[in-house]
Parts: sequence; C-alpha cells; structure tokens
Amino acid sequence: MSNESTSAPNFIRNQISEEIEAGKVDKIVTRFPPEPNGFLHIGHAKSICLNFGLAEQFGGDCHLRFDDTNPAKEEQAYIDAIKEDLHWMGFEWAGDVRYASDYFDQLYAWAQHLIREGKAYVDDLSPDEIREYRGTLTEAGRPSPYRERSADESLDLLERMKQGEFAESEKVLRAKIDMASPNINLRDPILYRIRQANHHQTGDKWKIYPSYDFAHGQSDAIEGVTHSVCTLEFEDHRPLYEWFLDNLPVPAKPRQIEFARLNLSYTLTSKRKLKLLVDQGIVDGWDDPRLPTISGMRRRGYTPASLRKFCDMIGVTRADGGLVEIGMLYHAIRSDLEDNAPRAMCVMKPLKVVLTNVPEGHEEVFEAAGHPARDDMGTRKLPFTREIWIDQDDFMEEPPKKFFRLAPEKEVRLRNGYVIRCDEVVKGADGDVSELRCSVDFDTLGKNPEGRKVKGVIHWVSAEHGVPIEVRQYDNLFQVEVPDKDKDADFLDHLNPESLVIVEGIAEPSIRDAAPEARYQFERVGYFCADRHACAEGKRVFNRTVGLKDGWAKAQKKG
RNA sequence: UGGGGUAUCGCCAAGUGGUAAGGCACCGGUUUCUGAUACCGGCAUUCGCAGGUUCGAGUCCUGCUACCCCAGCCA
Repeated sequence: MSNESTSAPNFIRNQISEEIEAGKVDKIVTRFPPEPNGFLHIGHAKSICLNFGLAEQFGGDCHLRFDDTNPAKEEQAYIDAIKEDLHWMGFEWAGDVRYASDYFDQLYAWAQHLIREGKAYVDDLSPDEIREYRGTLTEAGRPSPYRERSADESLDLLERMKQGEFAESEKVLRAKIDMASPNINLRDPILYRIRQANHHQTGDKWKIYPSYDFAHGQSDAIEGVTHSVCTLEFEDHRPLYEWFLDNLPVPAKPRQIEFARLNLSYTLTSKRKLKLLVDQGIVDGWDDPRLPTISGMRRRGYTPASLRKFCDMIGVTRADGGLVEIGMLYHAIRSDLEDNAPRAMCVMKPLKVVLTNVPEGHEEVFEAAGHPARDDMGTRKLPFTREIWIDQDDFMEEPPKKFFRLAPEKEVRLRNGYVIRCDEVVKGADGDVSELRCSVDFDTLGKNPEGRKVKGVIHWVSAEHGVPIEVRQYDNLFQVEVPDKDKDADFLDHLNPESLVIVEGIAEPSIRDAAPEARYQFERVGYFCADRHACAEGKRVFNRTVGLKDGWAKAQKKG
C-alpha cells in the first residue's frame, strides 16, 4: 500500500516540534477515542490521520480507546466495524485496544476522592430541576439544595447508586465548582448518572456510568497520553478537563488541543443523521457507497491512500465554519487510481455496430496494455468480431462541430483496434437508432491511416465476448452543498433522486474474474470497483467510484 | 444581550515585523489510440472592516463587523 506520509505541517505538529526541541517531551502519546455508537466517517478519517500521523512522525504511540461511557447507545458491532476501518486505513494502534470502561474502578475511586475533598456531591434534583438551576447563557445558576450535604452522606449515596438502589435520573454525582461561572461546563457538571443498561464490555457490573468529562481526561492521564487532540466544540470543556487533572491524584497531565472538524460539501457527517438514513432504509446500510462512512467509501472504491491524501490536502487548523469542496475528495481518488488502476473497456448504454467487411465468424485478438504507463500491469486480450457494442453517447446522427466520435460518413478509432467508418444508420420502428453498419480500415491497427487524421477514439466491446455486468452509478446523496444548513427544514428533502442509477453494461472479458474490491478504470468513463459483497456472491457488480473528468461535457455546457 | 473561538484568492491552506507558499477549481496552450492523464503558462499590489504604532504590518495595538461553538443525566 502506498504510504504517502507527506503530511503537511500544521499548528499542532509545529507545537509538538517546539516542545520536543525544548525538551518538554521526549515521546509523545496520542489517542483516537471513538464512541462505538455508529460507523466512522470521513471526519473521523481526518482525526485518525492526525492522531496516528503525529505518533508516526514523532516516533510516538497512538492508542485506540473506545469512549464507552454510555451503554444505552453503544454496541459491540460498532466496535468491530471501527477496528476493521482502522486496519483498512493502514493504521496500527499501540498495545491492546483500550476502553474507558477499563478505568471504571479507578474513576469511581477518584469520584470518592473528590467527595471526601468536598469537591463533589450527590444531587437529588430531577433533570428538569437541574436544567432550571443551571441558569442560562446570560444568567448565573443557583446552587442545588443538596450541594452542601455531607461527604459521608454523598459517599453512601454514591455507593448505593452504584449498587442499583435508585432509578435512572433519581440521583447524579456532581462536581462542586461554580454555579455562577460564565462557562456553563463549570456549573457543577455531572460526573456520574444512573443507567440500567447492560454494558457491552462490563456487563451488569455497573449501574452508574461516568460522563464524558469525568472519564476522558483521566483516561488520557492513566494512559500517559501527552497530547489529547479533539475538535473545537470541546474547547469550552478544556477548563473542566484541567480542573479534574488538577484536583485528582492523576499520574500525568495531558494537554487538550482542539482543531476544526471537517465539513464536506454535498455530504453529512453527523452520526445521528447517518444513522437515521441507515435505520430508515434510505441507504443500504452503514457501508452504502453513497455514505461518507469509511466503510461506505471503501465499498465505493476509495483507497486508503486516497483518504490519507485527502486529509493531507485539507490540512488541520482552528478555522471553523469552512466547507471543503467534494471535488477535492474526487481529485484524491482520481489521482491514485489514475496511477494504479488497470484499464478495461465497458459499454454503459449499448448500441450495436455491425462491421460489414468483417466476415461472419471472424475473430482476432488484440493485445492491449493493462495500464498505458505501467508495464508491470501486463496486457489483456481483446477479442474482435463482426458485431460489437459501442456506447450510445459515442454516436450522433447530427453531430455538432468538433464532435470527434462516430456520425454518418465519419470515422473513429476503436480503442486498441481499427479505425471504422459509419456507412449506414439503421432505425427501428420507433425511429430510434437501433444499429450502425460500419466498415473497417484494416490498415490502421497500431498506426494512423494514410492521408487523414482520425481524432476520435471510442471504447467498444465484442458482442460475442462481452460480459454483462451490473453497473451502479453513484452520485452525491444530496443535491445541495450543505444538506442540513436550514435547521428548520428536513435534510431528507435534499436527497438526490439520482444518487444511484443502475445500468446493465457490457464489459470486455478481462474483468470476468475480477476479485471483490478490484478497481478498474473503464476507459473514457470512470473508475469502478467490484462490489465487495455482490462479487463475493459470484455476481458481477461494479460500483462507480468517480467519473473521469469530462472536458467534452464541460465544453458543451459553455456552449 | 454571558462565555469561548475564527477571519489570507471561488474552496482548502502556508505565513510568528521585512515586503503574500502550495493544493483544488478555473482559464489559455502543448502532447495524446482515454475529449482522461502528463506537461507549460495564467490566476490575491493584497490578507473581514476602520483607525493607530513602526523606516517597514497579513503579522503589534485599538475599535468595529461577520461567522462557529456552549444552557444533554450525549460524546
């Protein structure tokens, strides 16, 4: 696998470089901390490349730690999928897979420590009351009436919460910080809440679960994480993150650094919304090729290298509110596949061509390069017969100027074969063109015809030897750049009705034994990937990863 | 209207007081048995706006403006 660790410098990398030069750290430790409540998407890929990339660049470690503090939303299946995505991306985490739940005992002891220090208390307020007491963005909150209850009582209550003596929402453990803080996260944040759910890692051992804030920083400290990189929305949590580290006997003091999350045009990167698309059956599972999930992009035909390249291209900053054009992603995969995908020909909308001066039963085989610039990809055999298929788009009865394809009385080259001339257009009862009768210039194989130049080259497939395949032509799932821009509207209204168009194509025989996930460039059309599920079942299904750039279409548009 | 952030080409993004990198897109041109690729050239007198400091400011100061995040017992 190509390992383009070009990785452009960014502010985090620069900062770490300085720390290392100043001797503040010798070995860095980062971590990728997904919650197993959904599949990883392109936004996670950015974080993955950053965290694993940093460890790679500085000779440090990157841990994989599942942030599994909310059993109500998490599942083992997501854990398995996330691990597979990471492996596929080409990253190895240091040591075993870790879980925040590995530290539940320590976290509990630290909660008790805080209570004894008079810095935490069990609160009996209801969720509604807690919200009410918290105040608003502009008004200070009020202390809970339970705020000053004794440490002994809180300790006892917390233990009983843990034993399952209370119902969900009956009690919570809160830190005692500052109800008047302008930073709402410091208004006595919740440390533990009661959850009756069975936990995918700890089973029924616990009835209380730590909040993200109470678990994350301490887990980082336990693991010796030096740089805890997260997204901008956690910036307001940093004072709290540090408050815990400063008020608990933790073994280390990691630093939280925030960067801007990725916004990609025409796509959604909200786990909640992606899950809705999956649950409502709007797409074919979490790995639907139209989804920006890592597994979806994999199925679509993206390569790990292309995803890494894309992440390098977009960079890492603290500038938020931006929107990366999806065209950048397309460029990343095209440039990879241009270099690495073998070529083949496939006709998408077949139009029959009878080559009148080729005898019935005649057969010859052309040898074509597997890749025009890579000898290591060998050659493929192209059987040539009297009847062939070409694409309907490559013929026009009344062509505009500069239409370098087939038209009545015009010549065109069959890719890797002869130049042919269109002598006759046959129409069906409906008036549509049903067949073309052409003649071959046999003196044009591997050389230009005498005295004239034939500019156009079109792809074709022998009618006798062509292999029927199902082609799934994927396009953006949404029709607008920011599907969820309008908070009052339903993002489903912007679904693209043509995000998937299935067509029966006919491909050259060389793709007959394509392995699942084999990628090809269907010449003059685009890049395609053998569907890993369908092909594993013996079907021949190809997903369009991305089309080739189309200068002709662009020129037409301009008029 | 509280707090925390961010503003450099259509998009992403370098730049940390010395006279605006790069990529994507776009526009020309060359090559081409993929209207693809490759290659060559063009593409910010200007860094949200207005003042100020300085010999010199995208970089420092002041004041505006716009946008993003925060009132889950989600992460």
